[in-house]
Amino acid sequence: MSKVIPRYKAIRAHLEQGIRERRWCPGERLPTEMALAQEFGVSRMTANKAVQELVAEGVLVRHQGLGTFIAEVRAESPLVGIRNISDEIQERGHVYSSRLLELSEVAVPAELAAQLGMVAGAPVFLSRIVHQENGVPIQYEARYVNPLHAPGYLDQDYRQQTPNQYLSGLFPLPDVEHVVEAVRVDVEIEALLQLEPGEPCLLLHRRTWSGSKLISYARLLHPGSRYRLSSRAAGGGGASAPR
Amino acid sequence: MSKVIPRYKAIRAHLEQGIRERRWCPGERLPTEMALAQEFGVSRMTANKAVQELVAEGVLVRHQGLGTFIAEVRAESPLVGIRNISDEIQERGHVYSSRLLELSEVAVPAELAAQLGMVAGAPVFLSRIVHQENGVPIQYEARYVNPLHAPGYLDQDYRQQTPNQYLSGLFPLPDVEHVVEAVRVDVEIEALLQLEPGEPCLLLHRRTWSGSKLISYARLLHPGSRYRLSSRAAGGGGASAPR
DNA sequence: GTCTCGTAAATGTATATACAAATATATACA
DNA sequence: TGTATATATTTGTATATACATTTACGAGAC
Repeated sequence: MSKVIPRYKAIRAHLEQGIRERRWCPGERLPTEMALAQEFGVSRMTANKAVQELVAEGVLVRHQGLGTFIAEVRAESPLVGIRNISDEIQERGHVYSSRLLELSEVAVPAELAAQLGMVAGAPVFLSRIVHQENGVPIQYEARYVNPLHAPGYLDQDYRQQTPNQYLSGLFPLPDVEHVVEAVRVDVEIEALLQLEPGEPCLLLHRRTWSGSKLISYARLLHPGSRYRLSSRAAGGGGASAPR
Repeated sequence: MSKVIPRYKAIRAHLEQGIRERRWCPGERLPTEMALAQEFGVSRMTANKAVQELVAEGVLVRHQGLGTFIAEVRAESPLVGIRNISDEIQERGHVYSSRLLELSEVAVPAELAAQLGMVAGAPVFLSRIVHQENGVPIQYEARYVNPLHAPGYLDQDYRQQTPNQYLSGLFPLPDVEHVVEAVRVDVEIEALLQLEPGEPCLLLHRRTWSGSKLISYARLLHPGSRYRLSSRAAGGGGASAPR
């Protein structure tokens, strides 16, 4: 049962190997679709499919009329997948639980008004939750939600589903922005996350849009000693340029 | 000058909008390629192109013989682009400079042997550099390099190019693994990065492979108060920015 | 009732072709 | 010399078609 490998995959592999072996210098033009098609004895559209895959992954860039080149900067090079915390915990085979600290309508704090695209003092829904992995705090979540877009936000039971899960159901295919930083936290958070004194935290800011509507802004705090973001991706900071 | 929009883009947009409007429930089958083709009056291959784009981005999944479905978990949705620090600084229009602290051959520390895939005590190249943005320390880099794969590593001038740039030139299209965490640092690093006492740091572990060969392992430390990783999925962004 | 097999449906791969659009280069002209 | 124009090259989009592959489902044999 030798598996049949599609021919465009062979062309794709040939291109990837060629890049690794530096068969083409940065700025140099790679073979045209026609050249690849003839070399491999396939039609132009088959060669096109191989090239397009690498373009989609940010490995190559093409310019109409010019040719195909190695991408100078990978579009979405190394990536850190950030998922729903409860999914993440359950995928590790651990027990997820949570503590709901607050669920209320508050006035937008001045320092968050810009983030939320609202005027300071406007009403906004706020939920504060500690997420736990095997009973150990792993994330403190403070989420601000635009009441216009999610009017039922306060009526949910966030022991059954996380706010993120609720909002994902309301707004599929959101645009998401993440900012990651390392911070110190105050004593309240220190207690909630059961941190050692002075222990740093990984802070994720997460904003989600649906179309042009800003749905919510969340501050997600993880104990530095108990949490990491990680990822492995193909392709990285190669330096090459057309022209 | 009304721009001509390719027809497959219209189909793609139609599918995305349909997902946002929850026209199809999770688990439900989306229209087949033939159905889309007839609905839009195009050939099946044109509809295929639209669907394939969304599959490549992890929005949809397809099963031969079954149909097309909304992806339960976005394969690699939110992403944090991590690039070469000097490129990043120069793109911000700032001045990049660096301080070379060390460039030598050392024995693999026991705690890093596993990371490097080497036995403890084996010889390894080590470079330690402080990268500066407008003269202000922004990254401390400690990089361990396999001497078998990059024998000329110690002979480079790392004021002219960063170790990452040198290695990227040697090994295009690497596989890259990142781990991000928040840590406290010792007084040496505190002084090198000009940190306030007790200021947390964002620590990036970066390992790069070429094929199956592990090329290098780098620990990249950023001042928590001066550095963030950020990204926006399905939009611009995709870089790091200081405050 | 259970198993096997055929068929329908849907996606996966591949071809040959055609024309559009963008780019660089060569050419003609003032 | 400088500028406009034509041309060749290359990628972008689109079609119509063909056959392969996977899956579910139902019909028929036992």
